[in-house]
Amino acid sequence: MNSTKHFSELSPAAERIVDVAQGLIQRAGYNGFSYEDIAREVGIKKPSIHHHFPTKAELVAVVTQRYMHRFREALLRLEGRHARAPERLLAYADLFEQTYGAQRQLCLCGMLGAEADAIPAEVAHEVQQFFKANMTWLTDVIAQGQQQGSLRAGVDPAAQAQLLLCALEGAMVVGRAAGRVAHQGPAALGAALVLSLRA
Amino acid sequence: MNSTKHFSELSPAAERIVDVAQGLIQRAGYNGFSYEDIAREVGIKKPSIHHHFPTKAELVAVVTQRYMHRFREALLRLEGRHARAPERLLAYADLFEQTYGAQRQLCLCGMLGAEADAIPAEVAHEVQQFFKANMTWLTDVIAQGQQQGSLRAGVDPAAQAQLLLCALEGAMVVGRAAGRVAHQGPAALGAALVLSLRA
DNA sequence: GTCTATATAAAGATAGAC
DNA sequence: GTCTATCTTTATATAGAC
Repeated sequence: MNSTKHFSELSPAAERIVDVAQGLIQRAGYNGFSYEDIAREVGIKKPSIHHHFPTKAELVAVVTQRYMHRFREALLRLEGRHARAPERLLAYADLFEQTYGAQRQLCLCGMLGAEADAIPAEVAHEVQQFFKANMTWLTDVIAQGQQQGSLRAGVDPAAQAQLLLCALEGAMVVGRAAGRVAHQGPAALGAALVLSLRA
Repeated sequence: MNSTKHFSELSPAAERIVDVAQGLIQRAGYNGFSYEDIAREVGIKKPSIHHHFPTKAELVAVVTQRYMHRFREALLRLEGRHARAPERLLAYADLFEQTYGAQRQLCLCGMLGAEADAIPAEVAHEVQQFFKANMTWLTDVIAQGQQQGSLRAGVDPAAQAQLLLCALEGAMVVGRAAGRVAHQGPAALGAALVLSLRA
């Protein structure tokens, strides 16, 4: 059923295509870029892209799968570096800052989530998994922080997880929409929230 | 310079077109719908739409201007109904809930903000004004609430305004992306935030 | 793996009749 | 104000040579 190729088996050329496609989606959305845009940026012709990824839906599915995989890797690295919940949450917010900071890019899944009604169902499903994974991870970290006493108890971990996730995703959307207007990035916004959660 | 027609001068047919276009943008984004989609939903043909709005950029500019105008009206009504800051903020969050609740639609400007790099500059500028207006209004309400003692002092009003705005915009993006997964709507999320702001 | 050439359909837009 | 017909460009995709 799932005949799309795995991101771990990409040839160098295919990887370049996935790299460029990811950036284009984060800046313009699924319906905001074409194979021609990728071709121009990679320096090859359109049919060469179809050779690696027959359809756009397949290409974007691979982009999304790789994005989620890398995100999970980042969460693991972060857990290795920080033991306590407050630091983990700050490092989590910093992941969004890194994504946004580069070129005011959106989270890939934030962009695709906004477009959910206008993208292939297979892609929308991947996006759903991304947010589910985020909610699970955040809820667990917050719950553990409360048990260990580093975070204030008495607030629903799931509700706080959702608040943090939504605020970070929203910060990227609002930030790029607001243009030059003064704005805190996701990291600063996350830091303020984490501060209010501390014991 | 600004030759786009004003939304107050729309014929009934033009208004229908603007109505339908707004919904399509909120569900699929600027690059996710076409004149053909509008035509189908309104029950007329493509060229009739071009008669009212020669270009897509012009049409969406009018949609956005009307959206912002209605939003300002809603803020005024809300100020007339609620005197204190906490209630005003809750009513503000409820505006987002109403938008989202209908068909899990995004805020028009949230969607266009995400697509900022892939839409006409004139539209992007309107969207920027929307967020600027929101930040100004929220910051003022929060500052007044602190002065009047209904909101806890000591927190930066602008930072709290941004947090609330980002959380509400993000809640719509994440909510629709997460699909059926359990989620609080914007109103519940806003209520939790306002609670933490209370004196 | 990459190319040229080509097919097919859709999108944005215009001309001109009614 | 709405229509049919048409134009132009772009997007997605395929065929087949190198």
